[in-house]
Amino acid sequence: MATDDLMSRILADLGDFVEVDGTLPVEVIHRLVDSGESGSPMSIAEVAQMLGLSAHTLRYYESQGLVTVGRDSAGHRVYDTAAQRRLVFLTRMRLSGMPMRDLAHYVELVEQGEETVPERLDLLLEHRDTVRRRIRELTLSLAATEYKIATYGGRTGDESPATETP
Amino acid sequence: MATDDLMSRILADLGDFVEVDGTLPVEVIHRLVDSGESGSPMSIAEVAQMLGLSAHTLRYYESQGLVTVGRDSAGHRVYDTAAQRRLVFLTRMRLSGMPMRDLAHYVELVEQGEETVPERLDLLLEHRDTVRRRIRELTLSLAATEYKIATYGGRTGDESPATETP
DNA sequence: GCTTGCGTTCGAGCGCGCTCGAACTCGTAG
DNA sequence: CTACGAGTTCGAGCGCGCTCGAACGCAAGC
Repeated sequence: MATDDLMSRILADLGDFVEVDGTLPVEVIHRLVDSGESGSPMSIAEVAQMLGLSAHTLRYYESQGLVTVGRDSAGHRVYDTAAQRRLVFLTRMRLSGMPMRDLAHYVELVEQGEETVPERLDLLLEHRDTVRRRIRELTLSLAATEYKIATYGGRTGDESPATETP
Repeated sequence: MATDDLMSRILADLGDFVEVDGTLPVEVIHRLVDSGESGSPMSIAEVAQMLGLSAHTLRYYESQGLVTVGRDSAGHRVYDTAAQRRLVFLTRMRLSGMPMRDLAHYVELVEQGEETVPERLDLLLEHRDTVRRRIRELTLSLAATEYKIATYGGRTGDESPATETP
């Protein structure tokens, strides 16, 4: 997935500020949420480069209604600041595992205006819980993997449990 | 995915022992690693029930060479303890995101005998790192999501950044 | 004897998120 | 004028991990 690259880059950018399992300084959170770059209109290639995804994918996102993009006189896409910011947001949500269809729904709500704010908040809260759950799952799986590494073996469960007790 | 159910059940089973972000007591790790149940041969329905996946999926795993299963006189699958243990292992690895093709490789190594132990260990170590990375990613995304919830708005980046500073 | 229920094999289909290729159009540089 | 590179649209294809359905088999209970 191209999005893996993005997170790698974000992690690389932010890595210096983030303790391995520590809490996040406010500055880091700002850099996670705010786009950081942007400023002037960009071509599809520039946006692709910035986000670490392919032009193909950007066109796909547009076709799915996730973002609206203008054209210049030659019919080429022009990503203005709003489009850029939205794509940064979308990309981050994708990274944390939010399905495209939920994002499409969210975007739809945004386009419907301010009265959908509560429903949008609900979506975010639900997503937050999903991410938290997933982190818990992975933490448990990690513990199991580390335990298996420690007591090795490499048994898939075929052999006898062997003499363990770490 | 059916595997989501499994983790739900594991979490439900273990939830009482696990602090939300705390460390894991040894007992919990044992329960994560050891199958807990098993004992006597099982039918496909029983195994499916135990693991929280469908009989279809179990047949699929077998067809992919992830596990070897015997038959009774009627041609029905009989999952012995070894098969059960292996499936528990496989299911857990799948849960933490290890691709089937890596598991297939791992299983192949197991079948090749003890001299592949170092390579198996490498696979596990690599997987551990992948899981750790993923947890880091999700933690950052979670922070971003929580920040967005806190400063709400629900902007996708379209509107002006608004007066924030939490 | 026939139905019911759980099992079998095989191959096709699906949902997701891209990914790619073909055929075409611009605008600029040589 | 022509060649090139970056862009366009459209539709097909892919990799993953299932998921489903059709057609069949066997064994127990009424």
